Amino acid sequence: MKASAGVREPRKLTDKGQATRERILEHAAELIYTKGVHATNNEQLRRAAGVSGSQLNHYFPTKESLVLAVIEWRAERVLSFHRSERFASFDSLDALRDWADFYVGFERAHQEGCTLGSLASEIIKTDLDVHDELAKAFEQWGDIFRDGLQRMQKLGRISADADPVRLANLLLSAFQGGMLLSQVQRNTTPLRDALQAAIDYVQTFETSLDSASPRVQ
Amino acid sequence: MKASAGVREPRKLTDKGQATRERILEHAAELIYTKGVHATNNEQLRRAAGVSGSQLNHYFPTKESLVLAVIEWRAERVLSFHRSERFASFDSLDALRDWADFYVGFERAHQEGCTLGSLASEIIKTDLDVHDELAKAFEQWGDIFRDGLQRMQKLGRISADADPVRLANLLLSAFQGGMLLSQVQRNTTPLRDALQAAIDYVQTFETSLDSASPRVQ
DNA sequence: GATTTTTTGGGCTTGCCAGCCCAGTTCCTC
DNA sequence: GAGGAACTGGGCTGGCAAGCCCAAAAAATC
Repeated sequence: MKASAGVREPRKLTDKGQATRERILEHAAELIYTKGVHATNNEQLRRAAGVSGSQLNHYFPTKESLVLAVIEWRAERVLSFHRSERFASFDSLDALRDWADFYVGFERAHQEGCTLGSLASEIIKTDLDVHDELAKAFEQWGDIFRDGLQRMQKLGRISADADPVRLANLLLSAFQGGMLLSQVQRNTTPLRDALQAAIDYVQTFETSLDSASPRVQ
Repeated sequence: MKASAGVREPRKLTDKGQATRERILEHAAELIYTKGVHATNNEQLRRAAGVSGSQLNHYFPTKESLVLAVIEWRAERVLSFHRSERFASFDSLDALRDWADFYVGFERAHQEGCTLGSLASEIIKTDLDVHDELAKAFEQWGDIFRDGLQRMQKLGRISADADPVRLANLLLSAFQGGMLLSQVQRNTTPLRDALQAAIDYVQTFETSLDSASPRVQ
């Protein structure tokens, strides 16, 4: 895996080409999530996606371009998920707890960890030119939490004493760190504990107006 | 980097052999911390440690045995540091803040991340037989915080409401996650925010007896 | 329909690097 | 001092995998 600038400009693909590219990308993302970047090679990917080596090279001329595309793909999915109706812009503590419960109940959390975070931590020290893309993704992720917290303040649910940026960083850090520890320990206790405690801390800023909403223990 | 069982039993080395082995190990740890496991090869290590390829192979027959030794070496140092007089068994909030300040001020935090955590996250998905060693190290690390929190309870500094295991998991998760985010963002804000918020949460359990101690903002 | 572009296939090439070979030097034990 | 063990040196080998070659087939364009 060498540093390379051989990233072909994205050009207009036919529907068929687009479908092939997408299929390769999805399989790559899955293999990388399961086995890690370094243990994922072209032969495995070729087989999984049902394409030839030339097709792989055609759509992704270098491994770097493939990994970069996987990062973008993963980021887009994570961000979309966090922006979905389900979490209602994270304007309530209940939304945060729903989010936490989702990941604690996510079977693969303590096996492969965070889909984006585990990839980031594998390659952050490599020479791959992926840093900006990763930074952008995580920044946007953090912004989702920050914005949610700001909404909570605006709605009078948590007090103005709370610092949304700081709490957003706590939530995301607890998540990423909890994922790593859960992978290492092979159970979700660290993730569960970290997320619940982080959200409990957010709750300490709850205003008495909003304290009337019961919290499921 | 293949799965391998070729780990030679540790045997008694001469002083000279021990010194050579240690020198190799230290340089390996440094290269791996800086460049990552996968970008660290025998040639670089050979040069850095001033030994021949045969010596490398003599003391560490496979890369797996080398990486495992680096993990042990790193874990031992991290745990010793956390057990040092400096943190007084983490029996006070001030000790926790001192710890946080140390790492926020640690120049390499936002470049290479946590010495042990970054290595763990690089290799957790590989076939290397390192899982148990990593799990043990992180468990002991978490236990240091848990024990400290229990001492705080016993000393009446924080209330019995606090769950030491849970808070320990929060602290360690905030740390690991904060390190990753700081690496990605290339500044220590995420780490600082996460640690301060996590410790502030611990502080919410502070007893009024101990609230007399001023906290530097 | 002819030509061009895009997609696809089969497999080869080359460089990297982990592991190993062969043997010399130093140190330890009897 | 002899023999064996440990340490050390120089460099080779073979397998892996990323990237590339050559060309056929399908689709798009004129």
